[in-house]
Amino acid sequence: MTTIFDVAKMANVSIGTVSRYLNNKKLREDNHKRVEQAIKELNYKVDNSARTLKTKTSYTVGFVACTLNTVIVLDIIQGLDTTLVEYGYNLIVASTLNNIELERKKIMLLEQKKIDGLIYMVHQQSHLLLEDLNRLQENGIPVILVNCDIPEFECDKVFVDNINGTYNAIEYLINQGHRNIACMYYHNNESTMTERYEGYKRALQDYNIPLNPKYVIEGPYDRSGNVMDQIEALFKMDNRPSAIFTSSFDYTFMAMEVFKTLKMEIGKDISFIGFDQITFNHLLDKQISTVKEPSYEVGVVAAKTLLKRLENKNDPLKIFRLKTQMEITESVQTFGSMI
Amino acid sequence: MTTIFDVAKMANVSIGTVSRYLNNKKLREDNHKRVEQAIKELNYKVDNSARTLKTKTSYTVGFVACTLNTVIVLDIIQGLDTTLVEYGYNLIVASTLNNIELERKKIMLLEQKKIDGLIYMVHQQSHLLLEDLNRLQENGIPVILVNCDIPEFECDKVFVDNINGTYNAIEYLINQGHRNIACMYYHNNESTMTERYEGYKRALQDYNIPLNPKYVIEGPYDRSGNVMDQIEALFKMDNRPSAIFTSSFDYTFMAMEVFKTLKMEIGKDISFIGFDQITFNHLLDKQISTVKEPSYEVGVVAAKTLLKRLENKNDPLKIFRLKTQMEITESVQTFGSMI
DNA sequence: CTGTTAGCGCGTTCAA
DNA sequence: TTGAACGCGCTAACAG
Repeated sequence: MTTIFDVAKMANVSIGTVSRYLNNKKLREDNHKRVEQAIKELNYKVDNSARTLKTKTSYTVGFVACTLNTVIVLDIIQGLDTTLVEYGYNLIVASTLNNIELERKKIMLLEQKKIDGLIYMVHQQSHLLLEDLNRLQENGIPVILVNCDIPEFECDKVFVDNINGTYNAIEYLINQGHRNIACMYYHNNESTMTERYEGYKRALQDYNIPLNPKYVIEGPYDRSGNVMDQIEALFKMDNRPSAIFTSSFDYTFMAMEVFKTLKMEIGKDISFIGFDQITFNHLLDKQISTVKEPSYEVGVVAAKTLLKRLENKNDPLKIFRLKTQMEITESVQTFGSMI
Repeated sequence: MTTIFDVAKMANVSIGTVSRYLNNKKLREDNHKRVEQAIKELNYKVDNSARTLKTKTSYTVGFVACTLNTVIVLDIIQGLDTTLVEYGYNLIVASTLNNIELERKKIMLLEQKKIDGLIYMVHQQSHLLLEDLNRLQENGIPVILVNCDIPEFECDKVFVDNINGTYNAIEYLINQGHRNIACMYYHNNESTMTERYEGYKRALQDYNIPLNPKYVIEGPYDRSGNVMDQIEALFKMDNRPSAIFTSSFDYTFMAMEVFKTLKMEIGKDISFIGFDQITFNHLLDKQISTVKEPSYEVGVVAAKTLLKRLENKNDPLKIFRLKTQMEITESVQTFGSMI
């Protein structure tokens, strides 16, 4: 293995000079050239562990999420990775599988690795881990919260603007003449869900439409509950809704299945807007209107925010709410426009 | 920061003893207990960079892929991560975006980080990088090739058994009475594609069905070519195929679109089996029969193979071909069974 | 089984 | 600006 020492010998300078070169300090021109040459010739590469041992920074960022296998997480990772590599940082990923034990272990491993920062994205808020997150920050490792809030934890945060994304969707439905608008969401402590529901409520309120509790379907989105039955019951009612908003991909799936069972035609018997993009939308008989999340951008912004934070630990904390994009298809029927 | 020294002091032993404890060596019982206690009390954690500096192993594994945002890659990452963490290893992910420059840079970063091994998954074989991969192995960093082969590169390899997965699908179609079976694939240098095409050829051959070149649609799967037109032309022919095999997810999408345009009903006007699972299959009017890849398992096996390789560098090289699973739905019509 | 000690490769003093 | 020397936290070799 070639070290800074070999480079110094070949360039006829001291190791201090080589070190300075590596850290972009000014050298005398001839020294600069000779060091540069020697490095190239020896194919020398900095030993990160030695550098880390000395400086306590590893140029590594950790990313912790519940699971890794959704398109959203992937896009975020892609955004993180692409941005971080520009600055010479690497990304360690870790999934918790909603298992506290595992999460603890992984966070510990990341600490051992002396990560410079942590991008943290949990769905089910594991309050048990607040102390871990706090310890990290106390030890000078900034945490960036992504996608889902933990209100009692203070750090930089990068979110999707769920409230206004949903608001716009509901508003659109209202403008198309809909008044009976169903909403599906999950009343857990996920900010993602509560924010989307908040958007629904605000839009109705602003247009003086009373919220009909019967039109709100609440329950887990992982098919563990009786949500499918609820949907079916709702749409067998006499005054069933003319439109539905599903606050996540999984609900969109479920609702579509029910409509298929009930032989209800989307865009005719029921207007439909869902949160989250749908990769195969173009294959459906009726494409679903969607509120699209800027997941890749979330990754990019989170990475940049972390890098800034590392540069200046004392900047005021930041919070981003990145805008969604609405894509309307024929899944929404117009009942006579408002205008 | 608490170090091995603090622990030693508190436990009234030497740092050597603490080090031995950390490396699971035998200690005298009372010492063992005191060290254990001190570590807990001080919340001591090993400094990985110091350890790495000394031992040249970082307990970190690199994963390089073209892009990260497909379900297959995600499942693999999940399998890798879950397995590696059990042994105290972390996973650094890096995407190349099919950009050689970027790939070089990322591999260099990984080298600096002193990764213990590399899991490598490229689609477009970048032969330019053979020298990089070789250098890694020469420097004692084993590489595990995953999913896609680079024949001229010698290392442990973990693949999906594409040939027999496809063979079984074609054989099934034949057994249902089909003789005119179309196949879509891409004749690039991806082993994935060529193997699937090989499976198609072998099955036809074994059943004495001549391969009709007109039934083979060849072209890129990213919609950059005229593949859609080719499919449409093929199914407007007089003696059009009664069945089609699509050798990847993307083709399946495209074919479905064309069939929709042509108003051909899947399972009736055309029998259909595709490679790769389809997450939203249950939402389709006619679910597509699929050959499902064991992606998660690929990750698990790759991780285990790497760990074994690290234990014993001189074991003979291994190659795995993990079996696919066929899931037949109503998308295949039976023309009179063979039996 | 334990304590002592010499580095691992680098960054950063300090003196020149 | 540069070179020499020290130490980051840990492992491993050696002597006991």
